Amino acid sequence: MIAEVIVDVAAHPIDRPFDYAVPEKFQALTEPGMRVKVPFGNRKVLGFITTIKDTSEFDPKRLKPIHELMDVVPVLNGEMLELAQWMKRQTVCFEIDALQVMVPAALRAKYEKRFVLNAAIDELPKELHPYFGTRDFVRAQEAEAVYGLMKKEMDKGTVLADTNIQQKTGVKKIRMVHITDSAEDIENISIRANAKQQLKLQEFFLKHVGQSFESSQLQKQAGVSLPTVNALAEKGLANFSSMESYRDPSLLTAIEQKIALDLTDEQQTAFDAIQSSLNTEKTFLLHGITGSGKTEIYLQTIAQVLEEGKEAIMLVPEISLTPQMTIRFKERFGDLVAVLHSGLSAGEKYDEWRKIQRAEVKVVVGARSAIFAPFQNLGLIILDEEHESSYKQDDSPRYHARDVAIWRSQQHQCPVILGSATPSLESYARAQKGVYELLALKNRAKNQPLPEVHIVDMREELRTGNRSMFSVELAEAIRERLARKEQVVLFLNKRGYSSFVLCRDCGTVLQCPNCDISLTYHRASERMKCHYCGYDEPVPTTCPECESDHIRFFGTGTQKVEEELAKLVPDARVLRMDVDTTRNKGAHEKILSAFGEGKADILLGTQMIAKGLDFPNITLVGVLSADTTLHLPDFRAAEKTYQLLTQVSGRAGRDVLPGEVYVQTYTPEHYAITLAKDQLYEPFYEQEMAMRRASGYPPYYYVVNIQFTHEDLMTVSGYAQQMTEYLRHRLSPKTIIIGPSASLIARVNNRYRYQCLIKYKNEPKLAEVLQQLIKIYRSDWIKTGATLSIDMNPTTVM
DNA sequence: AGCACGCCGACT
DNA sequence: GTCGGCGTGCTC
Repeated sequence: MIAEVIVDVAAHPIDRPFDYAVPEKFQALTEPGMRVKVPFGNRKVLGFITTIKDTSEFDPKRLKPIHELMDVVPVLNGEMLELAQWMKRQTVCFEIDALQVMVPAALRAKYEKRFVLNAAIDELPKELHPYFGTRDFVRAQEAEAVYGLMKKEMDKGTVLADTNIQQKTGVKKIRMVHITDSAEDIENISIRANAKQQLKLQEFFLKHVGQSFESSQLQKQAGVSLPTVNALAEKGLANFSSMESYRDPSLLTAIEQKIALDLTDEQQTAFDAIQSSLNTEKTFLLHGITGSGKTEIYLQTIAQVLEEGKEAIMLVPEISLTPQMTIRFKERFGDLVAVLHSGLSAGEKYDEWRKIQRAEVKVVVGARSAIFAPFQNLGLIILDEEHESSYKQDDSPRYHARDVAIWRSQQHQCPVILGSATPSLESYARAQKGVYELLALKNRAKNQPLPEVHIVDMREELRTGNRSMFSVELAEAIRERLARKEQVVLFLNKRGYSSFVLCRDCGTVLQCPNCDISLTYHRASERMKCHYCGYDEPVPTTCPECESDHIRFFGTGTQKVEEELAKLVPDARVLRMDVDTTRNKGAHEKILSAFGEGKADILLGTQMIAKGLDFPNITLVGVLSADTTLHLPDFRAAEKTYQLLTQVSGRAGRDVLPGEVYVQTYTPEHYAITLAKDQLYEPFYEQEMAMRRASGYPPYYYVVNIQFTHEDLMTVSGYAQQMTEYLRHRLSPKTIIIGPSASLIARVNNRYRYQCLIKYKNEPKLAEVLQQLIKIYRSDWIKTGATLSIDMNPTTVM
C-alpha cells in the first residue's frame, strides 16, 4: 500500500505528491485526507495523504514508510482534497497552502528542534547533564549555550537531533469525578475529626452515591477544593476520568428563541425564487438597499434548507464586528449554529470546527475561511455583503470566498446567494449577463424612507473661514440630536490617514527605517509603530532632523476628532471605536452594546462601524471626509467610496425615527458621491462600468498582479523589466501589460517592491506562461534572494 | 524551506 | 592544524 503525501514544505520543487509506503500496522486505518508524520530528507515533517494506491513509479527500494498517523478520522474529505487542487490552479499557490487553509489553525504543525539522549547520561560531559535533567531530551532553543558540545556528542552518536511535531492545540479534556456506588464504603471510611473539608465532602458523597460530576462543578457544589477531592479519591471513594469537551466562547448567554418575521411582498418574491431552486447549482445576486431585510430572507431560506435535512454556510465579512448577526442566527437556530470568527482562540475555533465535522451543527456563520466548513450535505451558501474585499485572502492562498462558494455549489448542486446593497461591479455585470439571477429589494422592510443625505462642500467651508473638521451644518445637526436625546454616528474615513508625528519647524514626519511609510502613533503604548514590518520606537521628544522640540503627535485620526468634538459639544458622551479601543477581546461588542443601550450620544469610528450597526435611536450620520478613499491610486477607488458612503448612510433611521446624513467632501461633484446620496446604484454602475471599459479594468478585463521584491533596488527593477519583456513576448497582442513600476509602498522591511499588471480578456496560454515564469524565477532569481508573488484577480492593485 | 555536504579564511 | 563561513543540491 502506497500513500501520496503533500508535505508541509511550501517551496516550488516540493509542490507535488511524494510517495510513501504504508506500514502494515497502519493499513487498515489509513485514508486520504489524514495528516501523517513522514520522514523527508533527514527530518520529519507533517503532510496530508491525498491518494492511496498500490504501486509507485518511484523506486520501491527507496520508498520510506509513513512514520505516524496523526488522525483517526480524516481531517479533509474528498471534496476538500479536490478543492485544494482547483485552488492551486486558480490562485497559483502551493497545494500545501490550500490544504492548510481548510483545516483549523489548531491542527497545523508546530515544529520544535530537540536534542535526544541516545546513550547513558554519564557518557556525556558533565556540563550537559543538567540540560537533560529527568527527561531524555532537551529543546534546542534551551540548549543554545552548549551547541558546540552537543554537536560533538552528535558526532559520537550519544545525542541525536530530532524534530518534535505537535499540533498547536488539541481537544480540551475535563476531569470527571465518579463517586463510588457503595454508600457503605463512604460511611465506613475513616477521616480524622479535624479534617473538616473531607467530612463535608463525605457528606456530599453520601447524598450523591454513584453519581458523576465535572470536577469543577463538584468542587463548587460541595464547597471544597481539589486536594480534598483527591484525598477521598485516594481512599477509594471516587475515581477520575477525563472527558472531551468543547470550549465555550459564547458571550451570548441565554438567547431567547424567536420565530420568523412576516416577509414583505418583495422579500416573498425573492424568497420564492430561491426556494424553487434549492436543489440546483445557481447563483443569485440579492441586491437590496440598506435596511431592505436581506437577513430575514437568509434566515428563512436556511430554515427551508434545514427542513430538507441539509446544511448551510453563511459568510459575513468579519463577524466579530457584527454580533447582531450572530444573535439573530442563534435566536432562530439555537444550538444548530456554529460560529467561526477572528475573535475566537485557536482552541475555540477548533471546537466549532469539530462540531461541524461531527455534524452536530447544521449552520455555520463565519468569516472567509468558514467557506471550507466540512459539511457533507450542503444545501445553501450565502455571502452577505458580497462586495467586501475581506472575502479575498491577501496572502497565499489568495483565494476569493465567492469563487470557492460557487465551486462548492457545483459539487453539492445547491444555490449560492450573494447579498449586497452595493454589489461589486463584477457580480452585477454577471447578473446583467444572466450568469447570476438578479433579485432586487428596492424598499426598506419597515417602509421607512431612506435617510436624507446632504452633501457638504468643504471648499465652501474653507472659503468662509471654517478650518475645523466639522462643517457648520454638521455641527448644528449634531447639537440638534443631542438636544433631542437621539444618537449620532460619526465616521472618519481613515484609509490613507493615520496618526503620525510631525515636526512643526522642519516638516519632518517620522518614517520607518525599513519601509517607505510613516510611523503610526500609538497612544496606549506611547510608541511609534510601523504597520508593515512591526518596527517600533519610543515617541521622540526632539525632531531627529533639526532637533527642534516642536515635534508633536499630529492626530488626524479619531483621537484628534474626539478632541475637536469635545470643544464643539462639551457635554456629549462620546464613544470611540478604532483599532486602539478595540484591541482587546470582546471590545467591539462592549462598545456596540454600550452604544445600543444609550450609554453614549455619539459613536465615533472608522471603517469598522460602517457595517452591521442597527440601532433605532441613530438619526444622524456624519461622514467627516468622503474623499480619502476616492483619490487612492486604485481602480476600485470610486467603487469603494460609493460602497462605503452607502453603507454608512444606511446606519441612520433604521427604525421609526427618520435618519439624516451629512457627507463632507472636497469633491462634491464626483459621481461616486452624488449617486451614493440617493443610493442610485444602477446609474453608478453604468458610469463606473464606462470608466472601467475605458481604462481596461474588471469586469471588462481580468487582471493579474505580479510583484517582485529584492533588497537591492536595481536588481529588482532589472528583474521586473526582464519579466515584463518576457510576458510581452509570450502573451497575445491583445493583452495589455502595464509596468513594471514601483509598488505604491516601494519598500517594506528593507526590500524594494516592483510590480507589473497583466490585463487580459482571453488568454488561453496564461497558466502555462505563468508556470514558465515561475521556472525562470526558481532556476535563477530565487538564488539572489528575490521573491515573486502572483495575485490573480487582485482586489486592489496598489 | 531546511539541512548536509563541501570547499576556503582566521583562530587556539 | 581546526572552526565555521555560506554556495548548491536534494528531499518519496
